Amino acid sequence: MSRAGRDLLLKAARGERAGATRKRLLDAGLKLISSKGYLGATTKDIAKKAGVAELTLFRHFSSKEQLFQEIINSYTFLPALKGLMPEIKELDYRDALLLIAEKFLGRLSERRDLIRIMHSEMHLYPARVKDIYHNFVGEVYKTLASYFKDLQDSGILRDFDPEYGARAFLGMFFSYFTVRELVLKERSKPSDEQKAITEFVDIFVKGSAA
Amino acid sequence: MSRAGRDLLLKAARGERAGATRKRLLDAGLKLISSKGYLGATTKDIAKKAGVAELTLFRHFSSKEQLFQEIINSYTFLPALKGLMPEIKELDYRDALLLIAEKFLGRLSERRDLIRIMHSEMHLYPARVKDIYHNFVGEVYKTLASYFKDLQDSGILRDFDPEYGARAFLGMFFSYFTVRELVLKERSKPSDEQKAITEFVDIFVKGSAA
DNA sequence: TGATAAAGTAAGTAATTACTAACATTCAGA
DNA sequence: TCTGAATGTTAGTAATTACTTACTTTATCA
Repeated sequence: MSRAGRDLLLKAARGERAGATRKRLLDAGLKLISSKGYLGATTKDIAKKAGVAELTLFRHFSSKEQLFQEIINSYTFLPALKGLMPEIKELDYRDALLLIAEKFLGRLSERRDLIRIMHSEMHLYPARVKDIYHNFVGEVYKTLASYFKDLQDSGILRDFDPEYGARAFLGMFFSYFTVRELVLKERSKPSDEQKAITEFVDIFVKGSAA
Repeated sequence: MSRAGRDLLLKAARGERAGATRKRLLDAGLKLISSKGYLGATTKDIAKKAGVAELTLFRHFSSKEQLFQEIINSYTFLPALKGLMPEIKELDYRDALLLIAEKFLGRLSERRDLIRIMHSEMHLYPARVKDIYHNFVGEVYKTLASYFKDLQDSGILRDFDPEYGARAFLGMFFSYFTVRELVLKERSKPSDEQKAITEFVDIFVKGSAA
């Protein structure tokens, strides 16, 4: 093993503690900002929740705002619907939409903290809010519109604007999630969510079929 | 004119200036809290925007929180969809839904500040957020579900859960409004909104008809 | 003009917050 | 054990915020 190689390994080992601390700060920041808002979540509380001294927070991030930016950067990316398309194309139309709805709601749930931040911080950080939105919904929406277009080209769906159709479809579930999860804060039973999925999908399927 | 009568008139005249000041404070509070959030909107800024001294704000409201509560109380109530039902019942199903969608989006627009507050303050004031939601959407949702039930009973609509149907329908437009207006902050052209209305309504009509 | 309600100016209080400085301690690896 | 990175404790700074006090001015009406 070369000397340069050993130095690299040494650095990596030394950096692990700092990396774990940084991760804890990002997690704690996400949780508290999502539950109290950016202004309501103090650096003192975030540090406490992360189990570190407040000064350590400022050793890792030059400011509260930079912590916030890193939180958004770290948690926004999500696996793409695109990767699911091969599987979806094997299903009949109704089953495909059931799967898409289920996956979409699942993704929203996984990232409920970020969705909450998206809603609460639109006045303070409009640009970041747009980023969150586009990272989440923008790609799904485009992929879905493209899927509708394909099905229209093969005569399975009637003629409607695929982009507006995608917007309507995702909007039903996005609204369902937002109202249930963020506004009313009711953890719905799986059976309620399942019913919403089938009812909404059935309306959409019948409304879009050729 | 009796002495008691004259005293009442005198009081009314004297109170008019205070009433106007109070109204200006409520208006300014609504605007600033909706654009900066509750914590981000300072009493100093609100008073300034209302054109009064900060002390005057505290003469009218015992605290910032009480001002906020009065803002919610003052602006939440809206004319009911119920009052439109006679007119809606005279229309055929598609036209009725077009009208409902249009009115619903119009109402959301009229109260965009309050909807924005509903989204941004859910962590600080969950109970008030629920109030806003129920005052806005709750009544519309119930009236619409009832309308669907009636149409099912007379065989015009197929068998689906009317409450979930109402949720899906309103959800499409609620989501459309939220994303356009609050997240992306794009003032859409009337033609874009009109297209969304017709596309969404058509999907729903075809998906719910018998 | 006098009386009173409503509002203004100026100054201040107490608490909080993001952030910093100085010194000390802990942890990990050789 | 030594070294250096990472972190902790203590204390503090400067600014901000909701709210208050004291005195003054303005507006309205009879």
